[in-house]
Amino acid sequence: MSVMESFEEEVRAAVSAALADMGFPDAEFRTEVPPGESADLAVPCFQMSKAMRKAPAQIAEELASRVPASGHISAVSALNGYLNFTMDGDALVRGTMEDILSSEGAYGSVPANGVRVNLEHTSTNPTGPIHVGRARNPVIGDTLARCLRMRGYDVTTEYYVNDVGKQVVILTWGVNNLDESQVDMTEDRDKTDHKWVAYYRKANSLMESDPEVAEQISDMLRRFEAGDHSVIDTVRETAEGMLGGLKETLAGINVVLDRYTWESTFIADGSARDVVERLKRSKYAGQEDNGAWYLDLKDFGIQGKNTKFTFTRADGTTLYTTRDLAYHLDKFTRADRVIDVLGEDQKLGSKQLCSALEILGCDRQPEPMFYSFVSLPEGKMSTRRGVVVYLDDLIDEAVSRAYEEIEKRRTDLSEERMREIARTVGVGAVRYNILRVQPEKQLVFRWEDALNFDGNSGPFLQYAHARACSMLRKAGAYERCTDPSKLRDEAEVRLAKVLSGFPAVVRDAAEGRRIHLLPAYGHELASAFNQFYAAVPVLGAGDSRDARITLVECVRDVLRNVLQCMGMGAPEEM
RNA sequence: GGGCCUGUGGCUUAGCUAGGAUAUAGCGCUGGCCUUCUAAGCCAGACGCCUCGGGUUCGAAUCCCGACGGGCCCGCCA
Repeated sequence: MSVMESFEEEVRAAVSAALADMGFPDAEFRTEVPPGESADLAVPCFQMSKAMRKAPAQIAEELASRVPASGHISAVSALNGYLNFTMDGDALVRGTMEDILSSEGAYGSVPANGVRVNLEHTSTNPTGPIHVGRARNPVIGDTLARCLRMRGYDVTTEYYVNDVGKQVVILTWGVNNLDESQVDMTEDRDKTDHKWVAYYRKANSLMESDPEVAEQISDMLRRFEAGDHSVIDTVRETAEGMLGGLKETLAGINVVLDRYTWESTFIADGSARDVVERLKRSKYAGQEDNGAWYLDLKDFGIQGKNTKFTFTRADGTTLYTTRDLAYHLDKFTRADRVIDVLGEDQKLGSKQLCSALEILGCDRQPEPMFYSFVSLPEGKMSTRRGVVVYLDDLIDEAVSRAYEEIEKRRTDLSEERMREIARTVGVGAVRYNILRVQPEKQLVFRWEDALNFDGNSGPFLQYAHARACSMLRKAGAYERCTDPSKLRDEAEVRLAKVLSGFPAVVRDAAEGRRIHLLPAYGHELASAFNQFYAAVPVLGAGDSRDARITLVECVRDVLRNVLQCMGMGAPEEM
């Protein structure tokens, strides 16, 4: 348990005892971190006011008089209906530093809990490169996976590949029937996703203008549905080729998934068919005159005309959603908890999926996490229309921007080293920018925001880390020292407090799926460190030298962990 | 038409689940700081009818109702 957590426990115990003393042993209360520097922890006394028939301010006063300052509690006071606790500064500074040092780089992590989590994310259609509109998905998913792992979960990340359906058949037709001279190759990037999207666009437009092409594609689709392996395999190969490009992009932003599951497997192994048979037998099932099957979900909290959830076509073939059901049943055999990171357009579908799972007798539900799409100032992005900013282009732009910055301030580094740092910083800036905003808020993509390297940005955190590393390099020999009497400056105590908050941030980010807490915390830590850096000398500090260097070491460790949680590199110089 | 999400200084944003202490931070703006360890930094300052209107409450950015603006969805598509 961290110092802050044990302090909170101590406060809770003391308040419980005082409440029992006043004759209210069952009174409920919670703790919160008060604003400003007034105190370290507060208990609001408003909720208990009614039951106790006393004014909050009076309750706070009475409690304050009954809670002695002891252990880690150095001061107790009542103010405006709050009971305020101050933690013994020395204990906090020493305890936090010792926690960090003794965990040997794993500060913030907790031991394995044995819970298997399956986290599906990204899962974009393999018909074109990943664009910024959907780039939140891999970044959110990967970051959540990292947080959950720190919290002891056994996480498997998974990409569900759509190798079934019209879009991917159109792509396959294009790649196999058009040659380079026929397509509008605007991309010069040597990656399958960027090359093939030109074929996809051309195939789409030909399908609309040329009836013969439309017929060929329809024919392919029919053969696909009928189980013609020559078609199915070609489509799969095309999707695999496209996916290769997407994987490269993802690896470029430090996202590597553990597993790829192909939609077609649920047709091939008969499990989608199984789902159909089981659903048909449920009391919610019905059949249209033409033979299509559906579930009526009006008893499942689904409103209006969305209660009809169709699970077969008229000809009896399965639909995307049917296969997704088979997929989720499969996931539940492999994991205790299933998390899906989805675009907000999937909200209704996800709800229907949950209802259908319940009908199938599945006692668990996937936990969806939704994000809003990123749009351009001129509107929605579209691969087919070519109105897009590709993630690859954003990354390249960010990396070259970072390179310019390094070139400006460093003359001592090799070309190769500068490129390496630029990569780390550019990618970090992109990830940070996506993470700093709550997923459900809609976002308009603007280059000047995406390439911001100052203030609340990825490079700000990375810079603080590089600065800490640089100081430690120059420090030479020192003895670790956690003696609080050597760290009496306001900036030092403040910095230690911020450090002490990290475990709780990881906990809240992982358990509450509120990963935007990470960038906020990282910024707060980097900022506290920069203030400390400006306020006191470290290397030439005389008596406090060892203690301050040790504090810098702690900051470096925690910054590295925050960055790692967000999937950002921690450069040792920049 | 119905459903879900969202609206906080010029711009971006935290806080909203569990209503309470002077509403968080960044960009931009004004002014200062590189002979202490990386100025991608630090310090100081200006900038807020928390979209609007009602309601609940001792108290509302936060809860409820209703407008209005933005997003998404309502396929036998994926």
